[in-house]
Amino acid sequence: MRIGELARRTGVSERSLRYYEEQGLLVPARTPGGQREYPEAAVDRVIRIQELFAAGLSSRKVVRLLPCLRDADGGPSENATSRLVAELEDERARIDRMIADLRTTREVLDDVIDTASGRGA
Amino acid sequence: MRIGELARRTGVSERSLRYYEEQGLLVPARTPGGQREYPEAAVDRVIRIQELFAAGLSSRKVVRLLPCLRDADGGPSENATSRLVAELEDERARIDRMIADLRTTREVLDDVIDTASGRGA
DNA sequence: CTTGAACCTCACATCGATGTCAAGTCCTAC
DNA sequence: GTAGGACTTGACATCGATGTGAGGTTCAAG
Repeated sequence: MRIGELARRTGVSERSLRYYEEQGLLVPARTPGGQREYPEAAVDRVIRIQELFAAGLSSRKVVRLLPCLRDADGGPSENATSRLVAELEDERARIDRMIADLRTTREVLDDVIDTASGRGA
Repeated sequence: MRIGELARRTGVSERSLRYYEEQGLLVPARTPGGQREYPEAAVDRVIRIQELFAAGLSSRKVVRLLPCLRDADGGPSENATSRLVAELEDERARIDRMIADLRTTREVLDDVIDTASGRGA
């Protein structure tokens, strides 16, 4: 599929998809005319990339991480280097802290919302 | 306390504390000489602000939210306007999505780490 | 006093993903 | 072939919290 359809199906802008290519995250084939041609599996990959971004990973980390994932299309997965594993363990710890933090904030918001919605403090 | 101590005790840079003041998030008193003088409660407030930032709230939202919180020092809490409540409900939904997303990413990282750490796929 | 650390203001830089605009090319349907 | 939508590259802008550096002031201790 071409970039417009991929953008529509993933909800990610064309701009961002071109950025992914620039960063080596998702490099599509090209038609003879030079237009990007994405395989079906690109949809899942884009969504995964967005998740990783949302989790605070940088594109540089993601580009090293991606080859280690077994995709839905059963691509062969490399083993992460010990260096990468160490970094991912850091990221995991960071994510755990972030989740705890988000839970706290969620409760704070709940309180404020409840208080304001009649059933006061 | 002065800004240096507050920075040390919260792990937040002096630069950021000055920014908080600029944004109206935490406005300290001033000594006759013009230096910032923070009350003890500022420590908790700074930590709360950081949590809210980490949860993706903008300083503009936080500045409207803060007066609605009952602080540890028992400050009187205003009721959120219905407009703010609606926005906070959006934020809460966003946070829920983010938590779900982080859980997914956490699992992905776990897989990669496990796979690379001997006990292969 | 004086010294040096801590503080002040102001301004500009940074980062990373994304928005946006311009000028040109490709592709599909007629 | 031709019109117009979809695509291309390239460059510059944005956002928000934070870093950084200059040049000057305040404070605490000797």
